[in-house]
Amino acid sequence: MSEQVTEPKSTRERILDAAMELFSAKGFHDTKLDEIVAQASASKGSIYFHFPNKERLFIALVDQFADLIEGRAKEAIAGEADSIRRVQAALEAVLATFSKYRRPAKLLLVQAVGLGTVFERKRIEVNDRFVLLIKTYLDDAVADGSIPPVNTQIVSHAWMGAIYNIVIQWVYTGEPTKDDIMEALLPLLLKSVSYRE
Amino acid sequence: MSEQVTEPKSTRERILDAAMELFSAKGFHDTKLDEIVAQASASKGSIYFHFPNKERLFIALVDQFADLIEGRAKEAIAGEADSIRRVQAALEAVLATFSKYRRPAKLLLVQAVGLGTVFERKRIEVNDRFVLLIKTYLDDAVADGSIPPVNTQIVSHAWMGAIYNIVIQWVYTGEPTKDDIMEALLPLLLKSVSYRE
DNA sequence: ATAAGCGTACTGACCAGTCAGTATCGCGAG
DNA sequence: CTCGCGATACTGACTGGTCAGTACGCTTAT
Repeated sequence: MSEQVTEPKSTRERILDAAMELFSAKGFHDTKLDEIVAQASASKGSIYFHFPNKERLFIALVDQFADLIEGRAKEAIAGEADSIRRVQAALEAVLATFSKYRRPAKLLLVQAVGLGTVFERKRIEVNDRFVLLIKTYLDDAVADGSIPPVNTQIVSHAWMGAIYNIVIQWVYTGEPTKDDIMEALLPLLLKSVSYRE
Repeated sequence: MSEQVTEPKSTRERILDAAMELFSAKGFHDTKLDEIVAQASASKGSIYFHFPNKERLFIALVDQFADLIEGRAKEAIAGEADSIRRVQAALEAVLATFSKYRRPAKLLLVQAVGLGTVFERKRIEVNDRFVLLIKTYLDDAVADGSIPPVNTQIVSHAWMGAIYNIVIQWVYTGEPTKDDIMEALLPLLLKSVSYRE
Protein backbone atom coordinates (compact mmCIF):
# COMPACT_ATOMS: atom_id res chain seq x y z
CA MET A 1 0.00 0.00 0.00
CA SER A 2 3.07 2.22 0.02
CA GLU A 3 2.86 2.69 -3.70
CA GLN A 4 3.57 6.00 -5.34
CA VAL A 5 0.55 8.27 -5.01
CA THR A 6 0.71 9.03 -8.68
CA GLU A 7 1.59 5.55 -9.85
CA PRO A 8 1.93 6.25 -13.55
CA LYS A 9 -0.19 3.87 -15.57
CA SER A 10 1.59 1.74 -18.07
CA THR A 11 1.07 2.50 -21.73
CA ARG A 12 -0.71 -0.80 -22.17
CA GLU A 13 -3.19 0.11 -19.43
CA ARG A 14 -3.73 3.59 -20.81
CA ILE A 15 -4.52 2.06 -24.19
CA LEU A 16 -6.96 -0.40 -22.63
CA ASP A 17 -8.66 2.36 -20.64
CA ALA A 18 -8.99 4.63 -23.64
CA ALA A 19 -10.22 1.80 -25.85
CA MET A 20 -12.80 0.79 -23.25
CA GLU A 21 -14.13 4.32 -23.00
CA LEU A 22 -14.37 4.86 -26.74
CA PHE A 23 -15.54 1.40 -27.80
CA SER A 24 -18.24 1.34 -25.16
CA ALA A 25 -19.48 4.78 -26.12
CA LYS A 26 -19.29 4.65 -29.90
CA GLY A 27 -18.98 1.01 -30.83
CA PHE A 28 -16.25 -0.81 -32.68
CA HIS A 29 -16.54 0.63 -36.17
CA ASP A 30 -17.14 4.22 -35.15
CA THR A 31 -14.05 4.26 -32.96
CA LYS A 32 -10.92 5.10 -34.92
CA LEU A 33 -7.51 3.93 -33.83
CA ASP A 34 -6.30 7.51 -34.02
CA GLU A 35 -8.91 8.47 -31.45
CA ILE A 36 -7.66 5.79 -29.08
CA VAL A 37 -4.13 7.06 -29.67
CA ALA A 38 -5.17 10.59 -28.74
CA GLN A 39 -7.26 9.57 -25.74
CA ALA A 40 -4.50 7.34 -24.38
CA SER A 41 -1.73 9.85 -25.03
CA ALA A 42 0.01 6.99 -26.78
CA SER A 43 1.04 6.28 -30.33
CA LYS A 44 -0.08 4.00 -33.07
CA GLY A 45 3.18 2.11 -32.83
CA SER A 46 2.62 1.31 -29.19
CA ILE A 47 -0.85 -0.01 -29.85
CA TYR A 48 0.55 -2.35 -32.45
CA PHE A 49 3.34 -3.29 -30.09
CA HIS A 50 0.86 -4.45 -27.44
CA PHE A 51 -1.93 -5.78 -29.68
CA PRO A 52 -1.78 -7.46 -33.07
CA ASN A 53 -4.73 -5.51 -34.45
CA LYS A 54 -7.85 -3.52 -33.62
CA GLU A 55 -10.04 -6.58 -33.41
CA ARG A 56 -7.88 -8.26 -30.81
CA LEU A 57 -7.70 -5.10 -28.74
CA PHE A 58 -11.49 -5.12 -28.63
CA ILE A 59 -11.66 -8.79 -27.78
CA ALA A 60 -9.09 -8.34 -25.02
CA LEU A 61 -11.51 -5.93 -23.35
CA VAL A 62 -14.43 -8.31 -23.73
CA ASP A 63 -12.47 -11.21 -22.30
CA GLN A 64 -11.13 -9.16 -19.43
CA PHE A 65 -14.60 -8.18 -18.31
CA ALA A 66 -16.17 -11.57 -18.92
CA ASP A 67 -13.47 -13.09 -16.73
CA LEU A 68 -14.14 -10.54 -14.02
CA ILE A 69 -17.88 -11.24 -14.00
CA GLU A 70 -17.42 -14.97 -13.99
CA GLY A 71 -14.86 -14.69 -11.20
CA ARG A 72 -17.22 -12.67 -9.04
CA ALA A 73 -20.04 -15.10 -9.66
CA LYS A 74 -17.91 -18.09 -8.72
CA GLU A 75 -16.64 -16.37 -5.57
CA ALA A 76 -20.23 -15.72 -4.54
CA ILE A 77 -21.21 -19.30 -5.23
CA ALA A 78 -18.33 -20.65 -3.19
CA GLY A 79 -19.72 -18.89 -0.12
CA GLU A 80 -23.03 -20.74 -0.26
CA ALA A 81 -23.90 -24.38 0.33
CA ASP A 82 -27.56 -24.66 -0.61
CA SER A 83 -28.13 -24.95 -4.38
CA ILE A 84 -30.88 -22.37 -4.70
CA ARG A 85 -28.97 -19.92 -2.56
CA ARG A 86 -26.01 -20.42 -4.87
CA VAL A 87 -28.12 -19.41 -7.83
CA GLN A 88 -29.32 -16.41 -5.89
CA ALA A 89 -25.80 -15.42 -4.83
CA ALA A 90 -24.49 -15.73 -8.37
CA LEU A 91 -27.27 -13.52 -9.71
CA GLU A 92 -26.61 -10.91 -7.08
CA ALA A 93 -22.90 -10.94 -7.85
CA VAL A 94 -23.45 -10.60 -11.57
CA LEU A 95 -25.91 -7.76 -11.19
CA ALA A 96 -23.66 -6.02 -8.68
CA THR A 97 -20.69 -6.28 -11.01
CA PHE A 98 -22.62 -4.99 -13.98
CA SER A 99 -23.90 -2.04 -12.06
CA LYS A 100 -20.47 -1.23 -10.72
CA TYR A 101 -18.96 -1.19 -14.19
CA ARG A 102 -21.35 0.54 -16.48
CA ARG A 103 -19.03 1.02 -19.43
CA PRO A 104 -17.74 -2.54 -19.63
CA ALA A 105 -21.33 -3.67 -19.30
CA LYS A 106 -22.29 -1.72 -22.38
CA LEU A 107 -19.25 -3.01 -24.23
CA LEU A 108 -20.12 -6.60 -23.47
CA LEU A 109 -23.88 -6.45 -23.85
CA VAL A 110 -24.28 -3.99 -26.69
CA GLN A 111 -21.14 -3.20 -28.60
CA ALA A 112 -19.97 -6.79 -28.87
CA VAL A 113 -23.13 -7.74 -30.76
CA GLY A 114 -23.85 -7.36 -34.45
CA LEU A 115 -20.23 -7.10 -35.49
CA GLY A 116 -18.97 -9.60 -38.00
CA THR A 117 -18.72 -13.34 -37.83
CA VAL A 118 -15.52 -13.21 -35.78
CA PHE A 119 -17.11 -11.31 -32.92
CA GLU A 120 -20.25 -13.35 -33.18
CA ARG A 121 -18.38 -16.44 -32.07
CA LYS A 122 -16.93 -14.55 -29.16
CA ARG A 123 -20.32 -13.26 -28.13
CA ILE A 124 -21.84 -16.73 -28.25
CA GLU A 125 -18.91 -18.14 -26.31
CA VAL A 126 -19.30 -15.59 -23.52
CA ASN A 127 -23.06 -15.97 -23.44
CA ASP A 128 -22.78 -19.74 -23.24
CA ARG A 129 -20.29 -19.55 -20.40
CA PHE A 130 -22.84 -17.77 -18.25
CA VAL A 131 -25.79 -19.80 -19.40
CA LEU A 132 -23.92 -22.95 -18.50
CA LEU A 133 -23.08 -21.55 -15.08
CA ILE A 134 -26.74 -20.83 -14.41
CA LYS A 135 -27.85 -24.14 -15.84
CA THR A 136 -25.46 -26.15 -13.67
CA TYR A 137 -26.81 -24.76 -10.44
CA LEU A 138 -30.40 -24.87 -11.62
CA ASP A 139 -29.93 -28.55 -12.37
CA ASP A 140 -28.56 -29.00 -8.85
CA ALA A 141 -31.56 -27.22 -7.42
CA VAL A 142 -33.89 -29.49 -9.37
CA ALA A 143 -31.92 -32.57 -8.30
CA ASP A 144 -32.14 -31.81 -4.59
CA GLY A 145 -35.81 -30.87 -4.84
CA SER A 146 -35.46 -27.15 -4.07
CA ILE A 147 -37.48 -26.44 -7.18
CA PRO A 148 -39.75 -28.59 -9.33
CA PRO A 149 -38.37 -30.04 -12.58
CA VAL A 150 -38.14 -27.57 -15.47
CA ASN A 151 -36.47 -27.28 -18.83
CA THR A 152 -33.30 -25.77 -17.41
CA GLN A 153 -31.88 -25.20 -20.88
CA ILE A 154 -34.68 -22.81 -21.72
CA VAL A 155 -34.85 -21.32 -18.25
CA SER A 156 -31.18 -20.44 -18.17
CA HIS A 157 -31.31 -18.76 -21.57
CA ALA A 158 -34.44 -16.91 -20.56
CA TRP A 159 -32.84 -15.73 -17.32
CA MET A 160 -29.74 -14.62 -19.16
CA GLY A 161 -31.86 -12.62 -21.59
CA ALA A 162 -33.89 -11.06 -18.81
CA ILE A 163 -30.73 -9.97 -17.02
CA TYR A 164 -29.19 -8.69 -20.25
CA ASN A 165 -32.15 -6.58 -21.16
CA ILE A 166 -32.65 -5.05 -17.74
CA VAL A 167 -28.98 -4.18 -17.50
CA ILE A 168 -28.95 -2.74 -21.01
CA GLN A 169 -31.94 -0.59 -20.11
CA TRP A 170 -30.10 0.57 -17.03
CA VAL A 171 -26.93 1.23 -19.00
CA TYR A 172 -28.79 3.58 -21.32
CA THR A 173 -31.15 5.34 -18.97
CA GLY A 174 -29.79 4.80 -15.46
CA GLU A 175 -33.25 3.45 -14.64
CA PRO A 176 -34.24 1.33 -12.81
CA THR A 177 -31.77 1.71 -9.97
CA LYS A 178 -29.60 -1.14 -8.82
CA ASP A 179 -31.78 -1.61 -5.74
CA ASP A 180 -34.99 -1.69 -7.76
CA ILE A 181 -33.44 -4.30 -9.99
CA MET A 182 -32.40 -6.48 -7.08
CA GLU A 183 -35.81 -6.18 -5.45
CA ALA A 184 -37.85 -6.84 -8.56
CA LEU A 185 -35.72 -9.06 -10.74
CA LEU A 186 -34.50 -11.66 -8.25
CA PRO A 187 -37.97 -12.63 -6.98
CA LEU A 188 -39.23 -12.57 -10.55
CA LEU A 189 -36.63 -15.06 -11.68
CA LEU A 190 -37.07 -17.30 -8.67
CA LYS A 191 -40.84 -17.29 -9.01
CA SER A 192 -40.48 -18.27 -12.65
CA VAL A 193 -39.13 -21.62 -11.46
CA SER A 194 -41.75 -21.92 -8.72
CA TYR A 195 -39.33 -21.35 -5.89
CA ARG A 196 -41.08 -20.24 -2.70
CA GLU A 197 -38.89 -18.82 -0.03
CA MET B 1 -56.05 -14.49 -57.80
CA SER B 2 -55.63 -14.87 -61.54
CA GLU B 3 -52.23 -13.23 -61.44
CA GLN B 4 -49.34 -14.42 -63.53
CA VAL B 5 -47.81 -17.52 -62.02
CA THR B 6 -44.34 -16.06 -62.36
CA GLU B 7 -45.13 -12.55 -61.26
CA PRO B 8 -41.66 -11.01 -61.70
CA LYS B 9 -40.46 -9.29 -58.54
CA SER B 10 -39.80 -5.60 -58.75
CA THR B 11 -36.22 -4.41 -58.50
CA ARG B 12 -36.98 -2.76 -55.20
CA GLU B 13 -38.23 -6.06 -53.78
CA ARG B 14 -35.25 -7.97 -55.11
CA ILE B 15 -32.96 -5.46 -53.43
CA LEU B 16 -34.83 -5.79 -50.14
CA ASP B 17 -34.73 -9.59 -50.33
CA ALA B 18 -31.03 -9.69 -51.11
CA ALA B 19 -30.23 -7.14 -48.43
CA MET B 20 -32.23 -9.12 -45.86
CA GLU B 21 -30.41 -12.31 -46.69
CA LEU B 22 -26.94 -10.78 -46.57
CA PHE B 23 -27.40 -8.38 -43.68
CA SER B 24 -28.95 -11.07 -41.50
CA ALA B 25 -26.16 -13.50 -42.29
CA LYS B 26 -23.11 -11.28 -42.20
CA GLY B 27 -24.13 -8.12 -40.41
CA PHE B 28 -24.18 -4.55 -41.62
CA HIS B 29 -20.48 -3.78 -41.99
CA ASP B 30 -19.47 -7.09 -43.50
CA THR B 31 -22.08 -6.82 -46.21
CA LYS B 32 -20.81 -4.84 -49.18
CA LEU B 33 -23.18 -2.99 -51.45
CA ASP B 34 -21.64 -4.80 -54.38
CA GLU B 35 -22.68 -8.10 -52.83
CA ILE B 36 -26.25 -6.92 -52.55
CA VAL B 37 -26.05 -5.77 -56.15
CA ALA B 38 -24.88 -9.20 -57.28
CA GLN B 39 -27.39 -11.12 -55.15
CA ALA B 40 -30.27 -8.95 -56.32
CA SER B 41 -29.24 -8.97 -59.97
CA ALA B 42 -29.55 -5.23 -59.81
CA SER B 43 -27.15 -2.35 -60.09
CA LYS B 44 -25.60 0.03 -57.66
CA GLY B 45 -27.50 2.92 -59.16
CA SER B 46 -30.83 1.23 -58.63
CA ILE B 47 -30.12 0.79 -54.94
CA TYR B 48 -29.46 4.49 -54.70
CA PHE B 49 -32.57 5.18 -56.71
CA HIS B 50 -34.74 3.39 -54.17
CA PHE B 51 -32.83 4.18 -50.97
CA PRO B 52 -30.82 7.25 -49.98
CA ASN B 53 -27.94 5.19 -48.56
CA LYS B 54 -26.88 1.86 -47.11
CA GLU B 55 -27.97 2.80 -43.61
CA ARG B 56 -31.54 3.59 -44.65
CA LEU B 57 -31.77 0.38 -46.63
CA PHE B 58 -30.92 -1.51 -43.45
CA ILE B 59 -33.36 0.48 -41.37
CA ALA B 60 -36.11 -0.07 -43.93
CA LEU B 61 -35.73 -3.81 -43.29
CA VAL B 62 -35.79 -3.38 -39.53
CA ASP B 63 -38.91 -1.23 -39.67
CA GLN B 64 -40.65 -3.56 -42.07
CA PHE B 65 -40.22 -6.53 -39.75
CA ALA B 66 -40.95 -4.61 -36.56
CA ASP B 67 -44.22 -3.47 -38.11
CA LEU B 68 -45.07 -7.04 -39.05
CA ILE B 69 -44.45 -8.36 -35.55
CA GLU B 70 -46.38 -5.57 -33.91
CA GLY B 71 -49.24 -6.08 -36.34
CA ARG B 72 -49.45 -9.79 -35.58
CA ALA B 73 -49.37 -9.12 -31.84
CA LYS B 74 -52.16 -6.57 -32.06
CA GLU B 75 -54.29 -8.86 -34.19
CA ALA B 76 -53.87 -11.60 -31.61
CA ILE B 77 -54.76 -9.26 -28.79
CA ALA B 78 -57.89 -8.07 -30.56
CA GLY B 79 -59.24 -11.62 -30.49
CA GLU B 80 -59.13 -11.87 -26.70
CA ALA B 81 -61.14 -10.12 -24.02
CA ASP B 82 -59.50 -11.15 -20.76
CA SER B 83 -56.34 -9.17 -19.94
CA ILE B 84 -54.08 -12.08 -19.04
CA ARG B 85 -55.22 -14.00 -22.08
CA ARG B 86 -54.33 -10.98 -24.17
CA VAL B 87 -50.80 -11.06 -22.83
CA GLN B 88 -50.65 -14.75 -23.58
CA ALA B 89 -52.03 -14.33 -27.08
CA ALA B 90 -49.55 -11.54 -27.84
CA LEU B 91 -46.63 -13.66 -26.67
CA GLU B 92 -47.76 -16.57 -28.77
CA ALA B 93 -48.13 -14.34 -31.81
CA VAL B 94 -44.69 -12.80 -31.36
CA LEU B 95 -43.00 -16.15 -30.88
CA ALA B 96 -44.85 -17.63 -33.83
CA THR B 97 -43.81 -14.74 -36.05
CA PHE B 98 -40.20 -14.92 -34.99
CA SER B 99 -40.05 -18.62 -35.62
CA LYS B 100 -41.71 -18.25 -39.00
CA TYR B 101 -39.18 -15.65 -40.11
CA ARG B 102 -35.78 -16.75 -38.95
CA ARG B 103 -33.71 -14.33 -40.98
CA PRO B 104 -35.58 -11.15 -40.11
CA ALA B 105 -35.44 -12.28 -36.50
CA LYS B 106 -31.69 -12.41 -36.60
CA LEU B 107 -31.54 -9.07 -38.35
CA LEU B 108 -33.67 -7.42 -35.70
CA LEU B 109 -32.28 -9.13 -32.62
CA VAL B 110 -28.61 -9.45 -33.48
CA GLN B 111 -27.48 -7.44 -36.46
CA ALA B 112 -29.29 -4.27 -35.45
CA VAL B 113 -27.33 -4.08 -32.20
CA GLY B 114 -23.92 -2.59 -31.65
CA LEU B 115 -23.90 -0.50 -34.78
CA GLY B 116 -23.42 3.23 -34.41
CA THR B 117 -25.49 5.83 -32.61
CA VAL B 118 -28.02 6.06 -35.43
CA PHE B 119 -28.92 2.40 -35.25
CA GLU B 120 -28.83 2.46 -31.48
CA ARG B 121 -31.75 4.86 -31.43
CA LYS B 122 -33.65 2.64 -33.82
CA ARG B 123 -32.98 -0.44 -31.74
CA ILE B 124 -34.15 1.29 -28.58
CA GLU B 125 -37.23 2.61 -30.34
CA VAL B 126 -38.22 -0.85 -31.54
CA ASN B 127 -37.47 -2.45 -28.20
CA ASP B 128 -39.53 0.17 -26.40
CA ARG B 129 -42.47 -0.31 -28.73
CA PHE B 130 -42.73 -3.94 -27.68
CA VAL B 131 -41.95 -3.32 -24.04
CA LEU B 132 -44.73 -0.77 -23.92
CA LEU B 133 -47.12 -3.19 -25.56
CA ILE B 134 -46.36 -5.80 -22.91
CA LYS B 135 -46.45 -3.29 -20.10
CA THR B 136 -49.87 -1.95 -21.09
CA TYR B 137 -51.53 -5.33 -20.88
CA LEU B 138 -49.63 -6.33 -17.76
CA ASP B 139 -50.90 -3.15 -16.10
CA ASP B 140 -54.42 -4.13 -17.14
CA ALA B 141 -53.93 -7.58 -15.67
CA VAL B 142 -52.77 -6.06 -12.38
CA ALA B 143 -55.67 -3.60 -12.40
CA ASP B 144 -58.34 -6.27 -12.79
CA GLY B 145 -56.72 -8.52 -10.23
CA SER B 146 -55.65 -11.32 -12.58
CA ILE B 147 -52.14 -11.08 -11.18
CA PRO B 148 -50.77 -9.48 -8.00
CA PRO B 149 -49.11 -6.04 -8.23
CA VAL B 150 -45.58 -6.04 -9.66
CA ASN B 151 -43.08 -3.59 -11.07
CA THR B 152 -44.43 -3.89 -14.60
CA GLN B 153 -41.65 -1.72 -15.96
CA ILE B 154 -39.04 -4.23 -14.91
CA VAL B 155 -41.17 -7.24 -15.70
CA SER B 156 -41.82 -6.13 -19.27
CA HIS B 157 -38.13 -5.49 -19.92
CA ALA B 158 -37.23 -8.81 -18.37
CA TRP B 159 -39.81 -10.64 -20.47
CA MET B 160 -38.61 -8.91 -23.59
CA GLY B 161 -35.04 -9.96 -22.84
CA ALA B 162 -36.07 -13.52 -22.09
CA ILE B 163 -37.92 -13.78 -25.38
CA TYR B 164 -35.06 -12.14 -27.27
CA ASN B 165 -32.46 -14.49 -25.91
CA ILE B 166 -34.44 -17.65 -26.46
CA VAL B 167 -35.21 -16.62 -29.99
CA ILE B 168 -31.58 -15.71 -30.64
CA GLN B 169 -30.52 -19.11 -29.36
CA TRP B 170 -33.03 -20.69 -31.68
CA VAL B 171 -31.90 -18.56 -34.59
CA TYR B 172 -28.35 -19.82 -34.21
CA THR B 173 -28.85 -23.44 -33.32
CA GLY B 174 -32.40 -24.31 -34.33
CA GLU B 175 -32.84 -25.47 -30.73
CA PRO B 176 -35.09 -25.47 -28.82
CA THR B 177 -37.96 -26.12 -31.24
CA LYS B 178 -40.86 -23.74 -31.54
CA ASP B 179 -43.09 -26.13 -29.59
CA ASP B 180 -40.57 -26.52 -26.78
CA ILE B 181 -40.37 -22.78 -26.53
CA MET B 182 -44.11 -22.38 -26.32
CA GLU B 183 -44.41 -25.11 -23.72
CA ALA B 184 -41.57 -23.93 -21.52
CA LEU B 185 -41.37 -20.18 -21.99
CA LEU B 186 -45.01 -19.19 -21.70
CA PRO B 187 -45.60 -20.88 -18.31
CA LEU B 188 -42.25 -19.55 -17.15
CA LEU B 189 -43.19 -15.98 -17.91
CA LEU B 190 -46.66 -16.31 -16.44
CA LYS B 191 -45.33 -17.94 -13.27
CA SER B 192 -42.86 -15.09 -12.90
CA VAL B 193 -45.81 -12.81 -12.25
CA SER B 194 -47.53 -15.34 -10.02
CA TYR B 195 -50.28 -16.15 -12.45
CA ARG B 196 -51.93 -19.48 -11.70
CA GLU B 197 -54.09 -20.88 -14.41
C1' DA C 1 25.46 -3.38 -28.06
C1' DT C 2 21.01 -4.68 -28.19
C1' DA C 3 16.47 -5.02 -27.59
C1' DA C 4 12.18 -3.61 -25.59
C1' DG C 5 9.19 0.26 -25.89
C1' DC C 6 7.46 3.86 -28.23
C1' DG C 7 6.85 7.87 -31.89
C1' DT C 8 5.57 9.47 -36.61
C1' DA C 9 5.11 9.76 -41.30
C1' DC C 10 3.43 7.15 -44.76
C1' DT C 11 0.82 3.73 -47.81
C1' DG C 12 -2.61 1.64 -50.37
C1' DA C 13 -6.70 -1.20 -50.36
C1' DC C 14 -11.19 -0.72 -49.89
C1' DC C 15 -15.86 0.64 -50.74
C1' DA C 16 -19.85 3.99 -50.22
C1' DG C 17 -21.55 7.02 -53.04
C1' DT C 18 -21.75 9.71 -57.79
C1' DC C 19 -23.03 10.74 -62.30
C1' DA C 20 -23.50 10.73 -67.15
C1' DG C 21 -25.82 7.97 -69.94
C1' DT C 22 -29.51 4.28 -71.62
C1' DA C 23 -34.09 2.01 -71.90
C1' DT C 24 -38.94 2.04 -71.67
C1' DC C 25 -43.25 3.97 -71.00
C1' DG C 26 -47.48 7.02 -71.16
C1' DC C 27 -49.50 10.91 -73.19
C1' DG C 28 -51.00 14.75 -75.80
C1' DA C 29 -50.52 17.23 -80.29
C1' DG C 30 -50.65 17.15 -85.08
C1' DC D 1 -51.23 6.36 -85.76
C1' DT D 2 -46.94 8.27 -84.80
C1' DC D 3 -43.89 11.50 -83.41
C1' DG D 4 -41.87 14.22 -79.92
C1' DC D 5 -41.27 14.86 -75.03
C1' DG D 6 -40.85 14.35 -70.37
C1' DA D 7 -40.77 11.19 -66.56
C1' DT D 8 -39.46 7.09 -64.26
C1' DA D 9 -36.46 3.22 -63.67
C1' DC D 10 -32.19 1.56 -64.09
C1' DT D 11 -26.93 0.83 -65.42
C1' DG D 12 -21.99 0.48 -64.23
C1' DA D 13 -17.50 2.71 -64.63
C1' DC D 14 -15.35 5.83 -61.86
C1' DT D 15 -13.72 8.66 -57.70
C1' DG D 16 -12.03 10.24 -53.58
C1' DG D 17 -11.90 10.09 -48.72
C1' DT D 18 -10.92 7.16 -45.07
C1' DC D 19 -8.33 4.51 -41.90
C1' DA D 20 -6.10 0.01 -40.51
C1' DG D 21 -1.82 -1.32 -40.73
C1' DT D 22 3.53 -0.66 -41.74
C1' DA D 23 8.29 1.06 -42.03
C1' DC D 24 11.59 2.87 -39.79
C1' DG D 25 13.85 5.70 -36.55
C1' DC D 26 14.95 7.32 -31.82
C1' DT D 27 15.63 6.44 -26.93
C1' DT D 28 16.53 4.40 -22.55
C1' DA D 29 17.80 0.62 -19.56
C1' DT D 30 20.52 -3.36 -18.88
